[in-house]
Amino acid sequence: MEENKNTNLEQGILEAAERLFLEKGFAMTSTTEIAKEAGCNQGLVHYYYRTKEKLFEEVFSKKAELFFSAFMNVENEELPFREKLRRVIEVHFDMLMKNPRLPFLLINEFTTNPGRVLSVKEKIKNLPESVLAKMEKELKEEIRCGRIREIELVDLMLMIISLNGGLFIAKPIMGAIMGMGEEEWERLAKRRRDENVRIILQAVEG
Amino acid sequence: MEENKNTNLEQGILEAAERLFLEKGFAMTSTTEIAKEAGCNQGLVHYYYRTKEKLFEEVFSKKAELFFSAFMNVENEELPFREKLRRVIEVHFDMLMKNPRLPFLLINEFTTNPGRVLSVKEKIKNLPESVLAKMEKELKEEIRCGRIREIELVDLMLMIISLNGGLFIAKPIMGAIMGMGEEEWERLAKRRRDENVRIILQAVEG
DNA sequence: ATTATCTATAGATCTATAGATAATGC
DNA sequence: ATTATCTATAGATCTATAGATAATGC
Repeated sequence: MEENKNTNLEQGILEAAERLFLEKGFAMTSTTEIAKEAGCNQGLVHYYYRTKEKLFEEVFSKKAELFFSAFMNVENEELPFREKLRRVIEVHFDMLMKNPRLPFLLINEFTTNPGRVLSVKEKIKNLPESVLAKMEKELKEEIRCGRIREIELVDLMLMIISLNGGLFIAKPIMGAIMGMGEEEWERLAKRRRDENVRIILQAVEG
Repeated sequence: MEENKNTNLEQGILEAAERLFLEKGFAMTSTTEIAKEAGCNQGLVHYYYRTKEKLFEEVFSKKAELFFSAFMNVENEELPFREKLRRVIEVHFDMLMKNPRLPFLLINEFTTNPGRVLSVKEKIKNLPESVLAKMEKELKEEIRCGRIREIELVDLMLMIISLNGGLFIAKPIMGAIMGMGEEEWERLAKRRRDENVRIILQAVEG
């Protein structure tokens, strides 16, 4: 309990920050607000994390890693290419369902402050290095054997991320413009999970 | 020249605001910055547009309309469904090529401030009302005749927007994570234009 | 003693407006 | 006279820190 109490607020601030950064992005979230959400005074936010930037980076790098985790996790499973591809899409989609604001956070911060991102790159170097290389190799092999059509890895990943991410990114837009409600969106999401798999599998076929 | 001089700064401020809002979004752009970019003092921004919000809305509603214009423009052309669909995708894509920051602006503002968006809805009501209904009717007819598979209009539009928009949205991310440069991105974009058409046409087939 | 928490505040913005001055249209 | 432009500033943040006080670990 003491140990708990010790890390209590430090952790609480981190979690409050996570919620708010995901909701509104870096620029529109103030440390005052984070403190209020965490139930402490504003000074404490800086006591534990020194600057808003440092606090943000702690949240952000975890989230960025999470976004790409689907690709890394499935890559280690032993499955035929087509099944592996299906799994990647599904795992990625399910992760987004649990973290629906994640695409927004990534887009917002990579777009408005690419500089802040450089430090994050270090933490997700696993992806670019080992995993991407392995995926590329597998993809090339499939193409060589004529089991799928000629396609670049970056094109494939972009398709997955665009189709999966688009659903979550467009949610507020569809809500505002077409007046789409939560229930209707849920039904749409349910359809899209299978459809995205289908579309991508179809798209890599000869 | 006088007339020009008259609207000169008013227009100049609007254009400066447009550039900056597209670059950094509403929250991260200050009226001081807009004034500097427009080459006048900060007071003038408020003289012409009263509040930052009003100035933003002027920019935003134009841009939101532009984003959906592809759907409206092509809808009026007389073409068989499949050709019309191809045209929509291509016209939408080409518009994004000319306005690469547009998807970011829409996402950012619809997500962080859905309230501000309500006033915009008025201005793009053309889409929801006449055009969407017409598209829906055509789509239903194609399905009824068995020329394409069963699909909802919203699914189709989401696919188009996700695939086309994703390329532009992911640009800074790919730049930061994979170190993708401008030239490489251009080549990718060239491929994606045709691929997106192909994928979507394939996806609506039986 | 050390660490956690709070209060108070300096210094940097930033938005919006008031009031002065210059330019333009009758 | 009216409209455009500038300067100056009030008032509201917001971040980061300093210094006081309370809690905890020896």
